[in-house]
Amino acid sequence: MESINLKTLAKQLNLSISTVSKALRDSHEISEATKKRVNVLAKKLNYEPNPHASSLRKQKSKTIAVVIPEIANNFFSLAINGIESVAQERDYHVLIYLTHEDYQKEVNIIKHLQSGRVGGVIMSLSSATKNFDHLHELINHNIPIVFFDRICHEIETAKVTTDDFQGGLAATEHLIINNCKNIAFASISESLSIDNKRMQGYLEALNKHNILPIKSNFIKCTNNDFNNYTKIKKILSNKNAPDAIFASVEKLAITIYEVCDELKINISEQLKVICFSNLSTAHLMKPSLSAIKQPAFEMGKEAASILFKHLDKNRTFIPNEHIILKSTLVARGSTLIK
Amino acid sequence: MESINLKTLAKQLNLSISTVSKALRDSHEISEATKKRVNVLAKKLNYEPNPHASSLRKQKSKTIAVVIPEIANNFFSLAINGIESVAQERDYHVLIYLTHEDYQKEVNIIKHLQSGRVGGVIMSLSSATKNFDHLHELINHNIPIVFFDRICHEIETAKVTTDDFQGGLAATEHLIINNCKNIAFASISESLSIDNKRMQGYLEALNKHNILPIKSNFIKCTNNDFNNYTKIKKILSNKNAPDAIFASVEKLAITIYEVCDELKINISEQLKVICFSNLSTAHLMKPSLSAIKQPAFEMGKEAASILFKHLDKNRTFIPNEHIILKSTLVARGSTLIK
DNA sequence: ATTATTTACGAAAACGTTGTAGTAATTTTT
DNA sequence: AAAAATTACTACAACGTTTTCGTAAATAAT
Repeated sequence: MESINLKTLAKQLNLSISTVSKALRDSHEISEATKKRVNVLAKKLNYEPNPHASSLRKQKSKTIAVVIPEIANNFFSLAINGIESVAQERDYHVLIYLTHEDYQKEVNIIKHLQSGRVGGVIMSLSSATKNFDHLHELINHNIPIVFFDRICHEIETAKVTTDDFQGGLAATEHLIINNCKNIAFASISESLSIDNKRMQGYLEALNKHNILPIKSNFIKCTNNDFNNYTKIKKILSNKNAPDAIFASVEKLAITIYEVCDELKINISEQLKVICFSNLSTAHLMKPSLSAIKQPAFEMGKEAASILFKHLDKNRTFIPNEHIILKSTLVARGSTLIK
Repeated sequence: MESINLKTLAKQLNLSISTVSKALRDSHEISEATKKRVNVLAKKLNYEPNPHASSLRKQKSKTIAVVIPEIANNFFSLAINGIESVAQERDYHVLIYLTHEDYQKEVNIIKHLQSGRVGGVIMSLSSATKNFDHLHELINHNIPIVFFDRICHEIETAKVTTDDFQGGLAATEHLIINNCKNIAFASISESLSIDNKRMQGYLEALNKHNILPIKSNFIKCTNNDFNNYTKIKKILSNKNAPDAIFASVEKLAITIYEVCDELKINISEQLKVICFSNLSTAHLMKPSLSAIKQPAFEMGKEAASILFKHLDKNRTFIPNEHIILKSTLVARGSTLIK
């Protein structure tokens, strides 16, 4: 009921509060004998230091914020898994904030974090974010940000991504090699780093194989599933519909599958599909989905490790650094001719 | 850089710290004129109150912990989505902790939370948890817990689940109606509330249709995917293999699909499969997966709403209450005869 | 005109921790 | 044997809020 704190311990041990505090923190000022006494009682009474008092006094907290667009998404939940795994190991705590791809929500969340609630932030940009003032301001408040996947080039800090250009290139070349002549590229935003890099890879592949990019083959989707569905349906109903789509993100591939279901389009025979994805059921789909698989868990781990390393050393500024992890192309039924 | 606090505001306005504090909290003790002055400056300087100081002084924080077994799981990530949505609305903050189905990790996490870091906890039990002392102790520290899905009957508080018994009954009856004679039940634990309830539904369905349960039809899986795979493979290789499996959780269904892939077992013709699942690709699988779909997002929302309601009113004890939401059976290819 | 009440503010004490500065007692150095 | 250094502790001030208690001045009631 009544929480037990340093005062309680001190009273029971006939010691001062400072002595108890120092004993618990294994200070050299305290004799081994008293340290033992203190630790024994602390364990016995299940003492847990008050994190608010500690954070207030030390002006920093062992807590970070993870700010991401959504969580019901295999990539992001795996990344959180990675972040949490190193947080648990290092005794850090993880706050989750979702922007739902909404710029204003992202701004509000970041603004709140100026309060000093967290020591640092790991984030992936919302697809709607084009202005980065809120992020600069946060950094001016000495709260470092590490980006992963959807990064912000404009801000000097650490960034963790996969080789998106290479992935886009590989995916597109894979389609070309499998005889596709009219390959479309579907993206969810025009500003996101991942969309741009993957598109550059797509363009490079076309260029390498002397294929001229066609304007109508850039399928500009948004965050609205329904609109994406109708847009894709319209495109696939067309007489000169593409014979392959390289989708920048998983959800678009799912929509494509759904459209093909409705239009009775045979994926792989009439239309090949590949996308960046971490779907755990990609190999069980009909047809199994070819994908560029990102090391999402490792990306989270890496981003968290970098952040914690700096926080532990009280380094509030993180110099530019770009960690690029490898993603792997897994060719499956959706891009192969039977 | 230098964070702005009440003292800064007070100095610039020639007011006392208390006055500024009260003005910001819209106290009746302060004149409208000064309130306006204070608020204008606060907004201008982007003042964000220090949450640690506030939490320390008020002895409570607008933060909750979500303790779940894993996050790379559609059900749990949807539930978090629901929790976060009402947290954002109510200005609460959400800490995430993963137990990875490990009892000791769960104990450690809960023990830490006695520190008062959070005002309350929303949780789903680890499959390895059979002793609840740590939970009782947390509640003795006046930190309320609301359970969802994998609940603890032994503790008096609010619990949010779906109608697991009904779901198990419906799933099993669905298989019986589709001509299955030898239905197995696959679970991941022997202690989890969900496994028990769903099994009771399974048994009730068998009983209702005068089918005697067979011991070999209880497939007791664990958290180890590889072991589950070999166990299921062995069972399905048997001469009197079941003609249907009702899996308690999604991951088991995926393993079943994989085994059938290897053994060239035609799902739906030779073996019907149904499970509790929130897979977003269930309808795109081969064959499409019949599932009991839980309202995961709503469950999260409901659990969070109950907790926040009590926290807002400083009610640290939550009386027994069992909210049961409806899940829906979606019949698809894996249980239908072509 | 005196007393009572209200209005609008300020002083100061918490909340539980950490860290600096101080101090007796003991030990080491000269 | 005196001076210096070390050991093992304690007192106390901070961190930024919130809140209780005062208190002058203005207003209202007698």
